[in-house]
Amino acid sequence: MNELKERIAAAAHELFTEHGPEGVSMRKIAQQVGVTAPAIYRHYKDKGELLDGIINDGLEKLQSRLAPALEAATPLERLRRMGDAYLDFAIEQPTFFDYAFMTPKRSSGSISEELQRHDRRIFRHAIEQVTHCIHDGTFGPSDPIEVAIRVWSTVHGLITLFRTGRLGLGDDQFRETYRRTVDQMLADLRPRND
Amino acid sequence: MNELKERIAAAAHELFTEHGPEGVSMRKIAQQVGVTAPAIYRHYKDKGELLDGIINDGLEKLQSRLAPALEAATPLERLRRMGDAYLDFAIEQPTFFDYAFMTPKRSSGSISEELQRHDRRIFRHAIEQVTHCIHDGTFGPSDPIEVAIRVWSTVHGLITLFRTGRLGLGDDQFRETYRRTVDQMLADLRPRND
DNA sequence: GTCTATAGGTGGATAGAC
DNA sequence: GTCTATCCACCTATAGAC
Repeated sequence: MNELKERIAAAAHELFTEHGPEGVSMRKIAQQVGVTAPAIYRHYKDKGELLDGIINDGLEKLQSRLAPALEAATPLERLRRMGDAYLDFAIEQPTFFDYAFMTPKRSSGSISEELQRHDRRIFRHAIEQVTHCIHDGTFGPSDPIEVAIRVWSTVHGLITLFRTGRLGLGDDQFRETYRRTVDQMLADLRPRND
Repeated sequence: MNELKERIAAAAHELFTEHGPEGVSMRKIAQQVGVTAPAIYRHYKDKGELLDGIINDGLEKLQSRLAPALEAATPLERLRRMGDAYLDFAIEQPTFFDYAFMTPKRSSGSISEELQRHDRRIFRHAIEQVTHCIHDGTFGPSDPIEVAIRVWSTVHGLITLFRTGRLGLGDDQFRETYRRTVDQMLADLRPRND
């Protein structure tokens, strides 16, 4: 019925994806849809409502990538797949990744609460899998939280170095580097003999 | 002689530090200095010249932190101190760190060449120290570049997770977590018996 | 439901008086 | 060297005609 509303959302999404949050303006959306700016206000209360929609879509996509990771057989495999999901998301939705996970918190609480909830849940899952890995002897005895932070930092660090262009690699080259680096890190968490 | 020019630079610096790059405008600088906006153009060609000054100052500060790290006795200690310097810089110049190291590269080459040069030099030093660590038996046999990427990712990942508020820690708490995590990672790079 | 017109705000930068 | 006045571009959002 209300196809204009959807076309507005799609245009907003496209502007966000291609030019970042600063690239989204009511005028540009309107121009892309083929109406004037005030017409948008018949369908959306204000700009914030449009941006909220974009954020929700992004979080849903991330969620849909992460969920299957937790179905894997072993805790180590679940951990690995979570990292893969995080990587896939960063490569498929780069602008959203940058905006959601690379934007400083700034004094005024700019980070959305929705996002924060998702974030804590991911971390909680990671700690859980690490705990299992320690108990079943896949990893050596350590503090699960500390190990989870280490795993998360490495994965997140790799991806942000890549996203800021500091590794000088293309998508495919980076995927290989990511794979090798994460596997080696996980291997080094095995119990030691000395 | 030209103290107004310095006061303009100082005001620009302060606005940048407190409100980020978006918070710097000719009008606000002028207001803070106590003149009108056009007066600034007698001292600076345009806004870009002002921002360049801020970037140069920041890179100089980072450089002054990193240089002493390379004077340490062992390659492992040099590596550790480089990480510490990076952390100190992120905590002391948070806005600059965010802008320089957490901003996505975007299609149009927005990352300054100066910055890129510094970056590559840091990475080159890291690879060098890692190579020494492998040769003198501090680390097990591995590809130096890969290990350097791992070390750098962990350090960078920890700091960016902290800077985006996702670890939920204050400066001092984070310093402890950082210390423990990095030390443990370096320890796990020792040669293995199995 | 969309339009025009407009209010009221941000910003960078220049011309010409003083 | 600084001022006022101004131009231009951009933005969000509303009022009221159609």
